[in-house]
Amino acid sequence: MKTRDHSHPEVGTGAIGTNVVIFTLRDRRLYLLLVNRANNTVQPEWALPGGPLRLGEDIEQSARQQLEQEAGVTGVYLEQLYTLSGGQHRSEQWGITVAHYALFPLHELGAEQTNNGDAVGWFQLDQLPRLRGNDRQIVTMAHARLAAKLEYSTIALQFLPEQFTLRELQEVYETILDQTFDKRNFIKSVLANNFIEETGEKHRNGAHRPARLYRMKSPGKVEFTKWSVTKKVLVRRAS
Amino acid sequence: MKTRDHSHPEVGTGAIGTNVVIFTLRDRRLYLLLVNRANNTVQPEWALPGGPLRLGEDIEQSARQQLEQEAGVTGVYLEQLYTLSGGQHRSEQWGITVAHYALFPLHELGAEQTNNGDAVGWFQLDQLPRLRGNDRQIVTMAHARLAAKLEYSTIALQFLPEQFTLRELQEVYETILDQTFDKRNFIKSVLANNFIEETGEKHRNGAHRPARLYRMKSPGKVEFTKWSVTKKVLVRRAS
DNA sequence: ATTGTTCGTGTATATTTTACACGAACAGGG
DNA sequence: CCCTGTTCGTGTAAAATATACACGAACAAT
Repeated sequence: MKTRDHSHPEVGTGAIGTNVVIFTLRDRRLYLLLVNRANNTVQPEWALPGGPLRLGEDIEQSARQQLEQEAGVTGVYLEQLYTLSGGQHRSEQWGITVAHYALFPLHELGAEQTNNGDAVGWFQLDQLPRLRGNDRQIVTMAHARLAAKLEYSTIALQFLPEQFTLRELQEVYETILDQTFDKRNFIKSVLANNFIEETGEKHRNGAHRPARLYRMKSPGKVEFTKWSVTKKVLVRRAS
Repeated sequence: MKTRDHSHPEVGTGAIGTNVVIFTLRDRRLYLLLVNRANNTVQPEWALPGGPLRLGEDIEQSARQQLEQEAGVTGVYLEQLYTLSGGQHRSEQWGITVAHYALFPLHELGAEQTNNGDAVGWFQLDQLPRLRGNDRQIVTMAHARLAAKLEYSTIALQFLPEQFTLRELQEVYETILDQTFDKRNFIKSVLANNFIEETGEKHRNGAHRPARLYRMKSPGKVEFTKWSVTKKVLVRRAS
């Protein structure tokens, strides 16, 4: 075990790739994007969008490139999740994958095909097909991280357009956490954190009272909240 | 940009290494281990312990190996932190580093020399020398993560021996968060979370009343707490 | 027995969280 | 224009949690 190379003390050689769990929200359901990797086989093989990290390339850049190539999205929230090593797949060589997750705003439509011809599809989180390698594990981590961040950050707003109603915001929380909240308490909690404000406009929707529209005070930024928006969940998670 | 390799869709080729921020606590100060990488130079060059990830090797295994080689520690708490890419150093080639942090219990003594002859030393967190590459950034992340985890997990116990006093536990919190707490409230908070219990034994220390000894109910495990041990900090962090 | 030190404890107040129901505003249809 | 169906918007009281705060108890040394 004395084979360490001191001229380049921190580096070995191997195969590196990046991965992204792209979440979106539609009809009170959490969806994510999968790519069919089985090129010409009958049996589809679904996997997370991802690709190799080229020499000299920045990790986040690489992940963003895949976001654009496979889902046609740019400028969305992206966060590194975890790095896994191992045989990615039965027939594949060993390598490591830097997993990410991204939030795709629900108001933008998703492409059904990648830029390079792979078949892609949006799958409901709780109805995923069999995934390749440890992609399933990555999805679970991504969901857990996202759910945790709802508690103490403004990340939920990344799913919403510039103007949104409080109900829409509440639905983001309820969908991701798979839980319902009391409307009055939810609003109180959100407003207490003081990161959104009324726009003055209203949102007409149907044969009922229109909802007020709100906007983020610091658009684009994801900040920490002073108080947990969903304290109940914090406790439950720990039990 | 259509050069993606579909036979190995997730992997590129590059240089991979792992890194560990090894924390320990002594005299109410947070220390971490650094290695002098300047082999024969006059000018020391301090860096985090780390090394290459060999082909086929598991990431965590690699980090644990460095823990053992450079600090002689085994079986401690280790957690992956973040993966960074870029030129590790001026003269070095591009590569990626999977950064970790580890907690070294204060009661075990630290070696002053690695197994392979590098000079090593424990440095106080707030008195670090200039570090190589982005190691400084990694240290900052590690400290932030550790501090955050004190709030909602039992990670602090990883610094303590099997039996410990409540004051010792409180000092762990105070040192890492750089803050003091009211003794009575701290104890209430810790006991409410219900993850430690009295051993019945006492700890004689000097010419004063001896302190009761406690132990973890689930030794070795790091669990989520029901309530924040230090709620005040949660709020402050967000402001 | 006195001194110096750390240990161990309780209560009152403030803050935060939770539970809970009904009138208001609109569109559509008769 | 009135009625109906629907979602919007709001307040208060009780429970849980967090905070502030001080003094006698237990020991070792002298």
